[in-house]
Amino acid sequence: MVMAAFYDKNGRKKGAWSEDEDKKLRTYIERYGHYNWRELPKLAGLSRCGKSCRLRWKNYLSPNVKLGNFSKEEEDLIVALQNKLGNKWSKIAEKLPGRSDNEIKNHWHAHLKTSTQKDQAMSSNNKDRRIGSLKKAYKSKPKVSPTNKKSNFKPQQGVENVVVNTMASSQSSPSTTATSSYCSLSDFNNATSSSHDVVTQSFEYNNIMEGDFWTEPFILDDNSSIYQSDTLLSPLDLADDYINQASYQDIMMNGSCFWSM
DNA sequence: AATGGGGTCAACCGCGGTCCA
DNA sequence: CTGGACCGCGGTTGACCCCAT
Repeated sequence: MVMAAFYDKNGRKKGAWSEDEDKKLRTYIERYGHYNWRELPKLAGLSRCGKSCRLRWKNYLSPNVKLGNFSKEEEDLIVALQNKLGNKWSKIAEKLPGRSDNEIKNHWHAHLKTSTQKDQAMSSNNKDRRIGSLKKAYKSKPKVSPTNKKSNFKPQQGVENVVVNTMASSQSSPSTTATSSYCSLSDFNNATSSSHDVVTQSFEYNNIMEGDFWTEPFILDDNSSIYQSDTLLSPLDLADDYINQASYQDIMMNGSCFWSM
């Protein structure tokens, strides 16, 4: 599976690690630690470079490393975190105890990337369909009473507020929770690297859905995340959830929109 | 049985960040 | 401030595996 061991022009061994080398490295680190990777191979009696030793320890020999197949939960978490953080494998690895960044990266490219891309392609089609449905529903929607109208809309200066309904973002962002939560647009953008276009999209929809839009929460679910609902929920359907997380009145006062991930 | 092509994954490489003299 | 040493991260490579033909 891996390149055969060989010696480079400097006499340094490269390629696959032997059991004997593993044993030497493990024994040395367990006894003395790894305060200096550059010096370590010499002291441990290995013909490897420090980098190679570090990689071998970190990915395979460390007692913290969990080898074996990825569980469904781990895969789901990787997909969610990759959506949020991008290819920050070391950051993703922090959230999966026992898994190395290299292992996660390999698993992503080998197993998850293609299936995720397929999902996203389907999601895009579904989203277009749902936007069409929303516009249709909006056109046929009865007029709201004047008391509920836009007159209550007082946008905070310089801050658009977004209610994020996401489990995925709860993993790393203190400003979001496992259910709906209330955060500023900047928090939201900080929480998820892929969120920018999502937010931009939502505010494009704001323009389309002007007028009565602000009198009702606008829900758009996004299948690109593994945690989202696949159904388009009415504002009433979600009202109970909202009330638990933030004052409905407060949301309306601040001209918020709802985003279901 | 032979072969070729895609998938997998351990390991390498290069670059950027940090630390220290 | 600068430059060298070191470390860590992410992209890429390449040998082996597996399956279809």
